[in-house]
Amino acid sequence: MVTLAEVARHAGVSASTVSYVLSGKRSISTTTRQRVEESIRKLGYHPNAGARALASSKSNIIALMIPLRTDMYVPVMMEIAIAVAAGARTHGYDILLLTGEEGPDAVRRVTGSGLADAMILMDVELDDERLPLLRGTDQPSVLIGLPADTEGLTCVDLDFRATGALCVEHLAELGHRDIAVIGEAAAVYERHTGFAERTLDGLRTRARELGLRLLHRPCDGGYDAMAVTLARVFDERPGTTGFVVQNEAAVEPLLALLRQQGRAVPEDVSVVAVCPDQVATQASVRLTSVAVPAQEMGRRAVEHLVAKLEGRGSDEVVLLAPELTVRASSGPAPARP
Amino acid sequence: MVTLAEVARHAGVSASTVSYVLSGKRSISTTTRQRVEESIRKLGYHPNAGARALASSKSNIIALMIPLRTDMYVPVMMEIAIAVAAGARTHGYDILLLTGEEGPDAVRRVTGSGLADAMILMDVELDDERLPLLRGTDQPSVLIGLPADTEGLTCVDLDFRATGALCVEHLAELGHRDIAVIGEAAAVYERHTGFAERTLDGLRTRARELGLRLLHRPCDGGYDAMAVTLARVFDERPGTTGFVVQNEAAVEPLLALLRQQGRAVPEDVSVVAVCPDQVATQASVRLTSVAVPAQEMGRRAVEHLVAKLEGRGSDEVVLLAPELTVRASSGPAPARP
DNA sequence: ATAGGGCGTCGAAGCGCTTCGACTGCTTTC
DNA sequence: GAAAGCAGTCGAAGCGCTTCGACGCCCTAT
Repeated sequence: MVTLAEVARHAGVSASTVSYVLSGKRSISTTTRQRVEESIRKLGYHPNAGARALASSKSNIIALMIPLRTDMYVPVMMEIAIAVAAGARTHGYDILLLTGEEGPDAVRRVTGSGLADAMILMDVELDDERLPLLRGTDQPSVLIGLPADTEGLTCVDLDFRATGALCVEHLAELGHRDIAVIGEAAAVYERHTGFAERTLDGLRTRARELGLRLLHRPCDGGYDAMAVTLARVFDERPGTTGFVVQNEAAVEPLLALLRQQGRAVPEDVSVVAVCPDQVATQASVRLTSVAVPAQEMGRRAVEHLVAKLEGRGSDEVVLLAPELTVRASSGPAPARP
Repeated sequence: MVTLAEVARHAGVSASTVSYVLSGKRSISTTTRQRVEESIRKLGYHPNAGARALASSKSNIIALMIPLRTDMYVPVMMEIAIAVAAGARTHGYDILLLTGEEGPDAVRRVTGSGLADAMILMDVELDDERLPLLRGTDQPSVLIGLPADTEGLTCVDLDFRATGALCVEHLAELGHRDIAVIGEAAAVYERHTGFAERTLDGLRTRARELGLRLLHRPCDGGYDAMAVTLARVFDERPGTTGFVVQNEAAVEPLLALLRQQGRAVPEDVSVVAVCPDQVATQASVRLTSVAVPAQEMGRRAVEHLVAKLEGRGSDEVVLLAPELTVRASSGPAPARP
């Protein structure tokens, strides 16, 4: 293991000079710098992370807390995580992966031990028990998701309320009056995950404003669950012609079941999904959808966090504006009898 | 930030005593231990990770290198990652998330800087450029996947060759003679990802032994790609009655297209999938499948790595035996005309 | 000429922890 | 009854780096 001291000896300078070459915190003559850089390359030197962390009280690590649950659409999480990791690297940070399992203890452990300089939390609940801890520390953090009280916090999220509104508007414009919402699994609502409730709120509010009828049903995803849910929907509201789906695991089952029942999409029934673009374009019908911009969210979270770490930036709630892309699954409502 | 020295003062002992209480590396009297533990709790002490790493040359961190590509089934990766993270925690390790993007440089960086004590590599290619680096260091590592040359490496993977054989055997027993294999995206084969090629090898070898005809076609996944692929298959081998699918993104499209073409599953055509159980049970037809035991693989990888870190355990290739679960998508081949 | 000020470099003091050797009282052992 | 061993504790020496103050040098402004 090559140390800074060895590099210094090899280059014929003092250790501090090497350190300043590395950090750029003091000016170094061109000749010296080149000599040092040469030595570093020749010896294959890598600064020791622990020593660095100890001396500078900075680890250059960002902790990412990712939910462990599997009742939520995993690819989105994965995409965010990868975007976060890639983004962090461009700023010289590495990612420490924490699973939600440990809960608040993980926050304590990480902030207490100086393992990480900052954290990003995913899958934040409306009244998340990790939040008081975050407020009580001076370690920067960014949430992906939106809790009920954002005081003193920085959050990045899709504007799900606007997303809900947008879906309703689109269907309303096409003349649909009776809309069914196929939501996430019931458990998601039960633990008060913000995005699900906010979408619903946006849907309901706009539906009321536009005078539409709205029926919301959570759904576990998969064919069997979807079949049951769909039967109930048509039972209760036979005139339903518009669907909003916010549950990737229910998208394909829904399309298949509609087909099976002889309801054509989009001629008889329109479907708008809230899902990543990839899902929308790979489905059996190219879906009109509002994209969940996972990459963008990950990227933005890192940017804000780095800004905070560098002393720039402040607490802020960033809501990304939803964009609805019209594809083949939505069209004018059928003429009513 | 509470330090070890403060705890020592508070408890009226020396710093080294506190350290030994924490590590258990020397015997401590019960009364002293309790006093120290009390102080630790009262002061809310957390050992500083950097200092620890520096003094002990151990970071208690395992690096996990995860592919960045999105042309492979992501949930499996995610599931492995989460299993690894959870498993690592039970042994006192944290996970550092590296994306494949950096390639071999990441390996150099991590081993050189002492950021992590060990690594787990996912998505290993047959002739992976990271392997020489791993062999050239004394840092323990485990691969999830199987390269061409496993000399000096520890690998954990599903036995994909046996998996392929198993699928063929199942279809053969049911009387199918003409089998089509819907594989991963062409890019996966082009970069010589081991699991894809080994599955194919298993399929081909067993098919030859049993005298079956086998047609392999890579497929990008999604409806359009699947439609093209399927058309070609039936064009070339109209008598195909058995399908093996190793591409989760192609499963549902395949089922939908078969249905659309009036081919009933499993009456006219049998389908065997290689995919996580969740996909198999949530598909529109409950699929006969060989499960990809993602969790198990993650868990095993950690176990082996920890064993190595503790001086137990040695280089070894662990191939998990595949298990085929018969569900509703496979049945006797139709009587031939 | 001389004070002032950058610039470039060095030495030394930590950062908070682990770990080795040494020491003190005991208890065992023959 | 002396030698040996052990449990329990302490002090001190680092681990490899950052960073502060100091110093010498040369250039500029007075």
